[in-house]
Amino acid sequence: MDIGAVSEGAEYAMGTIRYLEIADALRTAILSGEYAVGAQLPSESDLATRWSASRGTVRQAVATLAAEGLIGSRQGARRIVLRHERRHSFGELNSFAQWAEGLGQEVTSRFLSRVRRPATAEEAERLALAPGTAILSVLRLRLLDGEPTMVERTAFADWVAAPVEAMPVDVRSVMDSLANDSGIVAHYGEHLIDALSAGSEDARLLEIRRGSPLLRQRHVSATATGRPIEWTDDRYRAGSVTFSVSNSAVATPLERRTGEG
Amino acid sequence: MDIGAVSEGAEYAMGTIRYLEIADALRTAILSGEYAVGAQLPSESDLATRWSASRGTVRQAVATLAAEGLIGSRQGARRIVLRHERRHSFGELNSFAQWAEGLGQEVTSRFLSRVRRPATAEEAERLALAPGTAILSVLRLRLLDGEPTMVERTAFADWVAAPVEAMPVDVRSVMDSLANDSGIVAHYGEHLIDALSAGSEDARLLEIRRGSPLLRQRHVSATATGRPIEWTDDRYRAGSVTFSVSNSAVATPLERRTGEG
DNA sequence: GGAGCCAACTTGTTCAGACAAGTAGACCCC
DNA sequence: GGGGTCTACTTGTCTGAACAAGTTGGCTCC
Repeated sequence: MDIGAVSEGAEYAMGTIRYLEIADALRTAILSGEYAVGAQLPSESDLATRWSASRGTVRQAVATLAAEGLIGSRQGARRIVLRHERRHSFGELNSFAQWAEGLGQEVTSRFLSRVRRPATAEEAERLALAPGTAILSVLRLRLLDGEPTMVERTAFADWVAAPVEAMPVDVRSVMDSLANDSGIVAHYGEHLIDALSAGSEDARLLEIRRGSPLLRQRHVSATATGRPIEWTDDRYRAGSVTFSVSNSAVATPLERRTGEG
Repeated sequence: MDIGAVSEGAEYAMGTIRYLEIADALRTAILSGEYAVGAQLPSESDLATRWSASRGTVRQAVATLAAEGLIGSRQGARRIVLRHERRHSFGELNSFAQWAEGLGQEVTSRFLSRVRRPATAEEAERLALAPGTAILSVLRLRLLDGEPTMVERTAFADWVAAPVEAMPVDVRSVMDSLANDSGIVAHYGEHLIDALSAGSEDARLLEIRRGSPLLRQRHVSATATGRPIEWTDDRYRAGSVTFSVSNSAVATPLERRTGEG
C-alpha cells in the first residue's frame, strides 16, 4: 500500500529531513502558481496521509512556510496562500555579492582603505569588545554592473582582522571568503535601516551630488555562538535597492524606532 | 485586539496556554537582564521538569522566543541569549499611533484630503481589486510631539472606504477605529522600505527643503483571510525613525530588492 | 603537554493519540 | 427569505516516547 520506492523506511538515514521535504514540495507548488493567492492548501490530515507522515511532521512543514510569509493560518480554517514570490536566504541578505549574483548582475568591489584603530564606543558596544580594542576599519566601494551602488564602512572584530587584511583588494565577498578560508560563518544578524543625505565622501564615491538621499543599512553579523563578527554601515544610492519584510500578527520581525535607533 | 497581543500577556492566553506562559516567563527573565547576552538558557528537560510540562511544549515556548530574535539555538548546544530588547508587536508596527503611544509621545494626525477615484494599475494589483475599481485615496499628515514627521498616502480598498470616510479628520488611528467599529482587523503585512528625495508637496508638509532625504515605507495590510485592506506610502523625515529587523540562518524575514521593488 | 577518542549532555526529528477551540456550510424553524 | 442552531471539519495545544545528530569537556594514550 505504499506510494513508491521513496517512502520505504531505509532512507531517513541519508540525511533527508521529512518535514523539509514536504515543505519544499509545497513551496515549489506555491511558487509555480499551482495554488493561486488566496487559495486554500490541503488540510493537515490530507497532507499527512498523502506523505504518509504524522500530523506533527506536516505541521512543522507548514510552519516553515508560514515563517517565510508564504502562507497564513487561523484556527479552524484551512491555510491560505499569501504570496507567490520566494524569500531570500540568509546568505543573500548577508552578502551583497551573493545577492547580486542571484540577480545575474555583475559585482565589482574594491577596498579603498583598511586600517587598524581603536574601536569607538559604539563599535565596541556592537562588537561586544572591551572599549578601545583595536578593530579593523574598512572602506569599500561596490559596483553593480559597473555602476557605483553602495559605500560600505565596516568595523571587523579584532579576531577576524587578520584574514580580512590578507584578502585581495578586489575580493568578491568578504563573508564568503571568511567562511571558506577561516571557517567563520555568520548565523545571526540585526539590521537598522534609515535614510540620510550623502556626505562629501559618499557623494564623491557614488558619483552623486552632496545632499542626495541615501538608504542606509547598518547591521551586525554574529556567529552561531552569538559572537559578533562585524558592524557595518552600508549606504545605497536612492532607487538602487528596496528592502522588503513580511510580517503577521503572530510573527513580527520588523520594528520601527526613533531617530538613530 | 489582535493576536499579537497574546504574546504580551493580554486576552485569554495568560493562564490557559501553557507554552505562552513559559515563553512569557522566559522572556521576562531575559529582558530583565537575568540572563546576560551570550548566556545559556536551561536545557529543555530542565525547563520541562521545572514547569511540569512535556518537552514538546517547552520547545514551542523557546521557538516563540527564537522567532522574536531573543535567543538562538544550534543542535547539540544549549540555547543562548542574543539580545535584551523586546520586539514590537504587530499592532505597534501596523499603527503609527499605537507605536508612538508606546513611546509616550503625543501623536496628532489630520486628513488633508479624502477622495474616491479609480485605482491605478499598481493599486488594483496590490489591493487585489479589478482594475479601475473605485478606491478611497487619502492624504494625511502625522505629527510627533507637534513636529511634522510623516506624510501618509493611502489607498483603501472599496469595501472599507465607507467607514474610513466617516471618521473625524483628526482620528488618532484608522486601523484601530476600523478594528473597534467595523471588526476589520489586520493580520498580515508586507513592507517595502527605500529612500527618496522629498517632492514639493512632501517638503511643504514636512517643513523641510525640497530634495531632502526621506525614508519611505510602503506597505499593504491584509485581513486574516488574506484580503488586502490598504496600500500605503508613508514618508518619514530623515532621522525621525529607523527600522530594525533581526534574522538568522533559519529565519530570514528581510530581503533586499532592486530598484522600485 | 598535546592529540585523539569517548561519554554525557543537549537539541533536532518523528510518531501516535487525545482533546480544545474556531470555522463554515448544511439544516431547520419561523 | 432570514436568522439561528448544529455538526463535520480543521487547526491549535499537549503528552510521552524513541532515536538521530551535534557539542563539550574529560580521559587516555603517546
